[in-house]
Amino acid sequence: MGNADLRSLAVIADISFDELGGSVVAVDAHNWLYRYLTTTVKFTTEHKYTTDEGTEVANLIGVVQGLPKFFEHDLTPVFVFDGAVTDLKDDEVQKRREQRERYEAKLEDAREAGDATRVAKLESRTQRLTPTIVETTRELLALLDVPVVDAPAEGEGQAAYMARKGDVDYAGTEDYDALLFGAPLTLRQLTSKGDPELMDFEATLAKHDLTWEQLVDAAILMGTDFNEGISGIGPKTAVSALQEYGDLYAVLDARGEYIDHADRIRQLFLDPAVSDDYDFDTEITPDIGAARRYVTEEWEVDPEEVGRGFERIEESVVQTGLDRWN
DNA sequence: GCCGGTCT
DNA sequence: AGACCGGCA
Repeated sequence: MGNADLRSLAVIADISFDELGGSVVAVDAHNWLYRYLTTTVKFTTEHKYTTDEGTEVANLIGVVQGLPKFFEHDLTPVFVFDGAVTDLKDDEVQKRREQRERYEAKLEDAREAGDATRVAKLESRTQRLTPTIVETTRELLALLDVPVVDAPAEGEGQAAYMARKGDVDYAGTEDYDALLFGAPLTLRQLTSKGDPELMDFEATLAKHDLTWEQLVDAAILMGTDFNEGISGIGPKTAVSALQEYGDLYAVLDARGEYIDHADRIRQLFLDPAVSDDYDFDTEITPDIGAARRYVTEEWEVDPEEVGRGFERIEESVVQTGLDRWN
């Protein structure tokens, strides 16, 4: 891991939502959903998002509460869902699973001790994007007429590709990997309070006098989701090494180091599996009645939890519709 | 991912 | 100064 190292290399500026009106953003669905899922679980009583059969669909509350943020700023999201997971990620997936299992054990203890605050906190850390969560999210997005794209592999790679082609204006994710996939402009903090930040790919390369390939090589030296990285190499050392030696292999040679599958990791970022088989309409006409029934009746979510969210969606989408006729 | 403390 | 690490989301 250690992706946050990329932040110190990235050129990031504040941008206001006002400047984004009318644009389209390819959102990393996994990343976005996970954020709303964990905060919903943390702040909402379990029974409000659990069916009689015991299925938890906190995602439905999260999605309804998260979408208005886009519509109220006249920003159209296109949700990009992950496809196949590469075996290169096995180690990372394993680490995350072990971490989750540790939290699950602590959660048991907290439950027995009757510590409600700690239970809520740990519950939010043990969430996973289960098949049910992904499927019900997709169904809800369909009812709300929000565009969805299926990536053949990494969603980030697909989002970056769409942005490079100019089919969308921005990629949207918290993940700095977007830079490695060559997303020209990435919006971060779309899920937080306040204005987002804008990460600029070309400006990042220019700032460090690196090519795209060299930036990817620097990241591989520091460590990515797909490899450990070389101990002792952080952002500064990685960049100066690339400038001195030119590419990853020359750097590794010079230091007497070796990285497994370096060539595959490079390709994964520079030439990811992507699809041209997508088509979306940015004019959104949600069926709010059907969406509300889906959430509150079919999945038995407490109507109180989604009432305001649906209202906000209704108001902001109607508003946008009116704007078009002006 | 973010932050703050600590090691080299 | 730069990298690392552990706690908390």
